[in-house]
Amino acid sequence: MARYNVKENEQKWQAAWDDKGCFQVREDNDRPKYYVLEMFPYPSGRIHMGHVRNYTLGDVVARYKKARGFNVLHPMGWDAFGLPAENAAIENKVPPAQWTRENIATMRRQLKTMGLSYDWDRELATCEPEYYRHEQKMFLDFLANGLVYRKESWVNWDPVENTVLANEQVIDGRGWRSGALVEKRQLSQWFLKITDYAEELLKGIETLDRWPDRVRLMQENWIGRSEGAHVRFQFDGRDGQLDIYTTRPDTLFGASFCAVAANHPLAQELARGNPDLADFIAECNRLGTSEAAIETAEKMGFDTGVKVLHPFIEGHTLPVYVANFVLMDYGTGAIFGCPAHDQRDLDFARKYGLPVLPVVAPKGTDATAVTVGDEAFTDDGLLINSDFLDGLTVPDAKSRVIDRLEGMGIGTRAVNYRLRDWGVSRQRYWGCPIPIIHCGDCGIVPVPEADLPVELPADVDFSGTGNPLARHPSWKHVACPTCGKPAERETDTFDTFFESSWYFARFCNPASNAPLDRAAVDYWLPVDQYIGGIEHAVLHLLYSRFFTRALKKCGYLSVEEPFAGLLTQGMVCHQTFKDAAGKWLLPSQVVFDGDAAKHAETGQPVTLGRSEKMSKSKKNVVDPEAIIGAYGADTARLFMLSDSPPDRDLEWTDAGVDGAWRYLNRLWRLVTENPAPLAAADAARPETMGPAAEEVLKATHKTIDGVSADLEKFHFNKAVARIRELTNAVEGLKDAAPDANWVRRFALETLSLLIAPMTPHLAEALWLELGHEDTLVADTAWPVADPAYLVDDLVTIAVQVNGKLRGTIELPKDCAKDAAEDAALALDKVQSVLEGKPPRKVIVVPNRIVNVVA
RNA sequence: GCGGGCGUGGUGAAAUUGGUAAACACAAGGGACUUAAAAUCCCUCGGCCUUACGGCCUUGUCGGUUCAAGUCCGACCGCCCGCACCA
Repeated sequence: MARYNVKENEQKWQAAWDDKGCFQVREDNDRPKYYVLEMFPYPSGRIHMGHVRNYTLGDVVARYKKARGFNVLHPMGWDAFGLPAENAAIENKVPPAQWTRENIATMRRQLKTMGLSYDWDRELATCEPEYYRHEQKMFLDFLANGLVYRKESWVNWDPVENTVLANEQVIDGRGWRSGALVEKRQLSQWFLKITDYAEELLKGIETLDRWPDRVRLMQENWIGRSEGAHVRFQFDGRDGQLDIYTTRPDTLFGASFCAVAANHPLAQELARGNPDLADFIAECNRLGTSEAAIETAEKMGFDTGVKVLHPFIEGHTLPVYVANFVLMDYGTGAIFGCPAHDQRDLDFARKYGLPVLPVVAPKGTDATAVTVGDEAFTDDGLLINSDFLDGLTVPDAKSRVIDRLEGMGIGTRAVNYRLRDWGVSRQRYWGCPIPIIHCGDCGIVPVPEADLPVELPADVDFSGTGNPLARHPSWKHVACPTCGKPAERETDTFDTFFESSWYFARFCNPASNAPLDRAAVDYWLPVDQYIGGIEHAVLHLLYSRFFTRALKKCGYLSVEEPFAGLLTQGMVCHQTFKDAAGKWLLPSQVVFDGDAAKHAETGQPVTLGRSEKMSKSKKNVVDPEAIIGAYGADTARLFMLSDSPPDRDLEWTDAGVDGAWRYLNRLWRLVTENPAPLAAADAARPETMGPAAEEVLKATHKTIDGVSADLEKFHFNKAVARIRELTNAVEGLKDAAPDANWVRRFALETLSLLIAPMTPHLAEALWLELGHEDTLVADTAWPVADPAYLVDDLVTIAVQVNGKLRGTIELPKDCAKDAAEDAALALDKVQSVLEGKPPRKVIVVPNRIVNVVA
């Protein structure tokens, strides 16, 4: 008997789905809609295993929901703008557009071999003017609706390349290509007012009940709502005040210094007359713009000599420092430090010899005995050393002190958010041009709608330094739309998060002339299930949530939340290998000889490293195309689903792939060369059923029920395990009697349908072998379990003595507690452990356990 | 540094959410079939003790709550992800 011919079958069934247009959809009000979306890929060159995992997960959901009768929208496209295309242009002299389009062609071809149920008619690429012209329009609408403004902000500047660097291009404070020390520079840039929606975005999280808790928590923390106060400290010996934000106004009596960010106006001003301070600020600015770099740097400060007056303590002054851990973007860029009750302040105070006065004592401790060691006390307690606040709890003291500050006119209650406005300007070529013209007379002028899209020029030169778009000889020169005088285009482009913040809405009708087809988005949105990597837990998802609200404000759509359900998948990992010289090796370059590994060609010994996320830099990658070529898409898909739950990391192993491959062949043989016969396709169910057949029949219904529940909850690995269990059960049913023959056919047909979302090609092949010549599994409804077969008459109950298992008893389901207790106590084992003494207590959990307490 | 997560046999994992730890697989070992190999099929498979019956131990570490803890609470250790210009 022929083995299952993977290549032939996969091509055949892909063509069959294509011919019948199985996955092309349109709005249909007679069926419930279901929009499943996987995060679209950046076209980096070739698909990697992370894509295979992501798109397999989405496809299982899409095919399952389709079988359940939903009208399923399942589209795919390309997140096509981004830095790698520019790097390729610099390194390989390929124009970004060409590089990107070639990559898309390759990756589309690769994706198509996976047998994914996409409606390819809806494919889009964000780098096409056909796409980005709409986002230029949206930006102008945001501008008109007060959601856009311009402000100065800091960037990483490479003085050799004359270019702005992304954080990932800054390595140890130097430019990745030039090696030059990176500087911070201020540029005037466009911002979207995401902070206007801080409260709404925070509240909205509560409605996202089908998002993972951890992602909701991360978003909540990212928005970072805090309640506190603005306090104005009067300068001592100079005019003006220092405005600070604090969440701990209750600790004001313990204040021992104030600190401002290096780029705070006060610091800038003082630095003009103080070269040492200017040096210190320059030093701070070398840290780069990333928060991680700033926060992990050693805490340092510079005493400016300026002092402020304590608001409550007559004649008491506090020194003002410039400190590298104060962030200009948070609050007012200035703080007061209370070392006893904030760890960073304490470290700072110890370093610079500042006083440390405890003002909160843990409840129940003697106020006079409180001392501060190396650890700041940050819990609730009672106020001490604090005049009119003494004896109050922390929350009461906060309230009281703010009342007092407000009464004195030097402070206000304030809610602050950690969330900052979204800077969308990028000094790059390969992005969507920002549709703005700068006119010497008229200032900032939006590009008139009739002139959209502002298209990127194709003839750009990447050989020089700086932004190629800005250097282009003619592109930026235009007449001002208002006055007609010579003016210049904005040469910045949008952050690529801009494109990915609305693509899900465009998929509803990607051919629409309008940015969004209102009827289509009203029908399809929100996305019912979004699937992608956890690395997008905050930024992409938060920007999309904001963008959706902004689009609503501008009248484009009616939903607020774009993604009703979210599934975040783990990474695909693989063992790492290094050769004798310490260079990384591809898994395909390594052969195993027992436990020892050696180089496939040179025979040199290979060092085995631990398993890590597949990455090009460590070469621990397996090419999906090679796997699909050798084993087929179904094997790769099944392996992706089998052993690990989707949100956990997945370890790619050859052995695991073999296992999936062997299972598919086993199932194929079970249908095509089972020595026991099958009933005819139209045979009626036999009246009487023997116990063996009955058993498998029950198992089949239980499997339908279990797999359905697992798929609903995305427990794909458990669904696979259940399917394998049923396969084992069918294999064990070897009689050639009418009842067994009938059950065998029923079980095999059920298996074909249940496995179809995971291995769709094999499922079609099995279905055909089982005699269904006129129907496709892709168009067949999901099987329904008969509830009559789901319950067992007998249950096995564990019997414990003092929590230790001593035996089991079989009892009728839902039997009386007394009966269970009696049966448990009747066990010899229980009696021998009890040694004839009566039990002190017996706990009976119906249908589950009896615990005898001796 | 801050925020989030994860940790169960040799390996990936399961455990109806507080109720029989290790389902389903992978690897390994043994056997059958075969001239041989591959493929396939069968058996064993957490640890220690025991000829056996069986007993004791076991979910990163330590402690706690409970009749009962992988699951809840506290402390600690290790690893991973994000930190606003990678996508």
